[in-house]
Amino acid sequence: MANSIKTFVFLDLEATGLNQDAPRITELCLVAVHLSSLANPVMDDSGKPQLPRVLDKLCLCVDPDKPFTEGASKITGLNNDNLCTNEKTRFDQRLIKLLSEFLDRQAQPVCLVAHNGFYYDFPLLKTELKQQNEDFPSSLLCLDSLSALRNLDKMHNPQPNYGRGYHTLPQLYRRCFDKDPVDSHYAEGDVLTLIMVFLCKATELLEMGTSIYKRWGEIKPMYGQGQEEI
DNA sequence: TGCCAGGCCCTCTTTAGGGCCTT
Repeated sequence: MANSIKTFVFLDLEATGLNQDAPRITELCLVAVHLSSLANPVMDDSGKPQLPRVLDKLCLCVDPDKPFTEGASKITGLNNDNLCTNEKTRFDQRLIKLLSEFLDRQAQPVCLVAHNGFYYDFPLLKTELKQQNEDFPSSLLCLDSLSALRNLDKMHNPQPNYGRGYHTLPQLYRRCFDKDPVDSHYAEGDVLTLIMVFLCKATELLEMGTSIYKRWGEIKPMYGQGQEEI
């Protein structure tokens, strides 16, 4: 399936909380990279892949219309006050049109990529779309880099002994590049970190079988009507 | 009222339980 994908759109969401908080999106960033840039990355002097020069980027802050959890506000630096002061608008039809047109203008077919995407980013994004009575095409491909990289590690080491945080995005980046990622918990920062980790493992990731992909139609909303917190 | 995900993986397992990972 990866051979037929033309564009990988790396995605990260910041939100008011985690799954159990019935969160709302507060920031989102999508960065589209063509397959050719992932399959043939430019290397620096130390032999490490460089961020592709040709990419499309869409980063937006969103008024969540819901209070942040203390933890979410602390780690993202976003809160109801600074989003309101900066007059950010809600996740609405105009935002969905922006997202759809961003995806449509990429070489098709497109695959969304997010870290823990199957259980956080994709379900939350689907919830926001459904709340506006919208959705992406069910044929849109999705890839969870956490799941794929865990599978990759398991192939290399069938008897792993991973400590806490072994597959977090910052730890993956540190093992690839021997330095800390920048701008963690900024949506754009985390997306660029994810792209670099993906580039580090691109050859193997692109050769993995079709089982690591899902269709957007298989993604279930994180929560739905009647399930929001009261 | 209080709590709330979830598929996968590991181990002090398999008649089960808990951590991971995302904000």
